[in-house]
Amino acid sequence: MLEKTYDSAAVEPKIARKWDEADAFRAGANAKPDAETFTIVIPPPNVTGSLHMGHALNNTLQDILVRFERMRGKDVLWQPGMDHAGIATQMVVERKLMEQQLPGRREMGREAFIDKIWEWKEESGGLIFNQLKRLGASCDWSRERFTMDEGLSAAVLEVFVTLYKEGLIYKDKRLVNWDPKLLTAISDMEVEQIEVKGNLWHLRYPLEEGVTYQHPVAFDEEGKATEFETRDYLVVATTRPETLLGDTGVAVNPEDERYKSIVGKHVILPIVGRRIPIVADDYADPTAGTGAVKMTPAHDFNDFEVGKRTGLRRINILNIDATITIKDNEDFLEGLDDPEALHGAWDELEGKDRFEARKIVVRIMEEAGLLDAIEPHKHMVPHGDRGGVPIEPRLTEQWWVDNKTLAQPAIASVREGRTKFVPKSWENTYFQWMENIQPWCISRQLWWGHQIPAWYGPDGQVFVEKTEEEALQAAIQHYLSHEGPMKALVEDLLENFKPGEILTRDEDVLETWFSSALWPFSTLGWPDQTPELERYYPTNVLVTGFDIIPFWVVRMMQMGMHFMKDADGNPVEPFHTVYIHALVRDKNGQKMSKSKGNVIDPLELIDQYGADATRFTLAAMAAQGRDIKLATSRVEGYRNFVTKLWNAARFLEMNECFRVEGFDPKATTLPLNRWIIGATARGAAAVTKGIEDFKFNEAANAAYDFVWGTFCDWYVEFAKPVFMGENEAAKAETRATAAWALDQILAILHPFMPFVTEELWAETGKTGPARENLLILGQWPDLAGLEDAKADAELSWLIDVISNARSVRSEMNVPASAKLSLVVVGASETTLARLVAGTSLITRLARLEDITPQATAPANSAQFVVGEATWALPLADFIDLAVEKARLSKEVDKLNAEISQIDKKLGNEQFVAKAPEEVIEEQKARRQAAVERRDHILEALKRLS
RNA sequence: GGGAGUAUAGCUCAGCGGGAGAGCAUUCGCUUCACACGCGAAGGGUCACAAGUUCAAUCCUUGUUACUCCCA
Repeated sequence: MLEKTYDSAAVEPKIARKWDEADAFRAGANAKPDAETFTIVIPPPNVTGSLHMGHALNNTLQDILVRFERMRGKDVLWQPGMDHAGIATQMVVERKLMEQQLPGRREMGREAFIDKIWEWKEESGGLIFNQLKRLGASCDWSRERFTMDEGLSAAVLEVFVTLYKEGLIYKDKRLVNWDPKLLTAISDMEVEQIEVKGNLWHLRYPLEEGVTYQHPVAFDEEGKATEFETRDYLVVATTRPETLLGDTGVAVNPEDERYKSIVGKHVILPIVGRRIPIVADDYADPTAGTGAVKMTPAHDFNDFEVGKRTGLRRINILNIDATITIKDNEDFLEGLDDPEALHGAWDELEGKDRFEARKIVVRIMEEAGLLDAIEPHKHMVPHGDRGGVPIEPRLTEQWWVDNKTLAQPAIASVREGRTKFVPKSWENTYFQWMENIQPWCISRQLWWGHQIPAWYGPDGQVFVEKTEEEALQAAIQHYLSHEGPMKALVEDLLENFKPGEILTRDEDVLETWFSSALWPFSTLGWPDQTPELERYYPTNVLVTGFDIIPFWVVRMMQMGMHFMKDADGNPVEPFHTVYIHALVRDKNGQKMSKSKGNVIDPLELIDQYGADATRFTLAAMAAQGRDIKLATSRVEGYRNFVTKLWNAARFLEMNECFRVEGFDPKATTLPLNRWIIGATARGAAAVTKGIEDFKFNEAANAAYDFVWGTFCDWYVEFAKPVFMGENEAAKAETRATAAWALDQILAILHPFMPFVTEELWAETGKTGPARENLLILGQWPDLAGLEDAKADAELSWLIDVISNARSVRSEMNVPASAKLSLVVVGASETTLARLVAGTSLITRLARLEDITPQATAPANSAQFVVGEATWALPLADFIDLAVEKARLSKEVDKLNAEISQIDKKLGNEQFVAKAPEEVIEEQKARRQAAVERRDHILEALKRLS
């Protein structure tokens, strides 16, 4: 006997163990012979990660697809794995060392630190997998991969070396986003623009000796200058005054009348004393600030470009940690004549943090009378998304991927429909991103990650090979074949060769996304040509959030199409469908974040409501193209659904609805059973279509409506009198049908609610023929051809009569306990025939005494119309004539409104001429039905007065 | 500044060129022999605003307003 309520906390671990013991998640489990494959690679969570709502949604949707296809008999692989998460992991372990007051990473050195990270990974990494298992994710855990494991590292080496030799990876000195906290370059995508309240400081830059210009100070109504003053200085506006130290020019717009006369002249840079030119460039916006912009080409992306166009010097004035370096900075000192007078200021600034230096620069300028104005200013400041501090553009040598070249096949694939986004609107975003793609900076000044396979010779010559051995061979060959001092040096070194003497390895590692870009094929064994690679690549669908389209999706497409080729050498996409799901927000539509305190922890939901309710909620709310605003009341509602299902099964169990060997739904005879069988088929088809179309909400709602609204609310109620009756044949058929229908229900709900359905599958398996398999390895219902229109019509008539009778009772305030007689007037043969079998059901569900056909309705009756017949409830004791009249009149009004609306349409010649025939017919039919119904009610009304 | 999206019941959201829907919430009634995490019933919407296309617009087009997101 089943318990009264379902105890998810007790059942879930038990079911998880069963799946595990049956090896049910293994690739190919339940596959039919010659089955097609269905492959999904999991978006690898960070090794440092823990489950949040986004993961819960992402993995629920994948698991629904995977369980669905597994039940359909496909050869399913859901490939799990984790990402080594370079910066994040390094930060976690560094923090841990600090907490334990152990030596920092620099003290312990690279090798020891990396060992520490591996240690940490073994102990506390991958927590998220246990959490995913609690959610029910049926990944093939035996195939778990890690972006730093041996095989994936081999894939990284192969890709890096190949792309380098093809010229698609190169080293370049450019401005990069530099994180002064983490001391590494980061990619554009890791930069977050955050609005900051700052100031716009207006600074005076004196023009060099003898130079002046006329600056407008008053204007007429049309904005024309009417008065000028003679100035021997320029005013520039800046949000970062400390960068003044690295200024090498001032830019004005070539069309700007104010400054035309001084283009090509010079200013003397305050504090520094450098003579720097005034240049003309379109970048300067005459309407912004003062129209004159200070240029710091080594510390600003725009200035860098302007500087390139106008030939300005680049002077770096910041250390890697964004402290000021000028005193021993050759770059800075070059070109300065006699700076002694300024040494005081330099001493003060040297070594100061950039924000400290900002204050000092402002103070010095103010003291010198060169601070014109301070204007409060809100602006966007780029921040590193990991370190959380403002980034500094910094001129460094880094490794780059030629993204533009790799993007072309990936763009074509989407254009030509070989890769589809669902919903399609994301394709726009994709194109927008791909067509403006920038070179991708892949080197990071970190220790945790794939170290770049590049070695440098004594003269800095670079050798990129998969191993040091190969690099050394390449180096020797290179040096010995070129005459010159290097040849002698290398020959000499080779005499007493010690490793490391000729070559030194590049210290940098690759950014995390580089290895995840290879995920769809590296996890299958590439670069080895494994059977898995052959069988499961390309994958079928990628399920992910839109926020990582540029980080991950496009890069997988680029790499996949570059490295994976079919027999004819054509690129093979890593997947053909990209399903982009929503962001999970809180119930007010706010992004969940720790700082706002509005985070809903999926594990707490699972604890409180169960994994099934949590999953079902996410699926039911996953409408395409819309964010999910999650309220726990919804989860509670679906928890109730789980209980409802449980109790329906419990009811069937109590009534001995056991499965029958060889039950054939087509052979049933009772309309009740033929109807529920057809309805089950429709329900299953709707769920199937929903999942196939990635409309998870439609699938979930179809299942919910059918199970609760049809099976529980009507079928089970109809079955009760049968179970309590004397007709043994009817009882047997209904029991068998009910058991069959529950089996189908468990199957169609399984992808959404795997635990409770698996548990009920086991419980219901205790009677009747033995189950062949766990439900996870069961069969997806394919029930086409089981519908019976006659049974459907009969049952919907029954439901109609009962609903109407209930409604009238309720509206007339008839006490629930009162049992009434129902009179049917004007009943056709069909109705009378239906009543033979239906009377017991109607009386039971509408709480009636009996039903009798009569020629006329009794006086003081409440009446309703179903089909051709009028039904009357004699309510002598309860009826309030006025209330009943009002109720019927209201319905007449409604029908009249509908009729006149249709008449208006049908009276319109244009409509009759142009509308399709079936639309006109439909309107006529609707009018007919409304008129008949109205007339019946009018008659009923007449009888009342 | 550029781009995208959204606007439908109190809330959260489906839907759709031809009859306005669900869940939750609300109200009323119910110890109806699975389930109160339940059963039955009810109320509630100018489908943001304006114009256009159409025989017909909540739906298509354009504009406006508001909100959200992405990029700069």
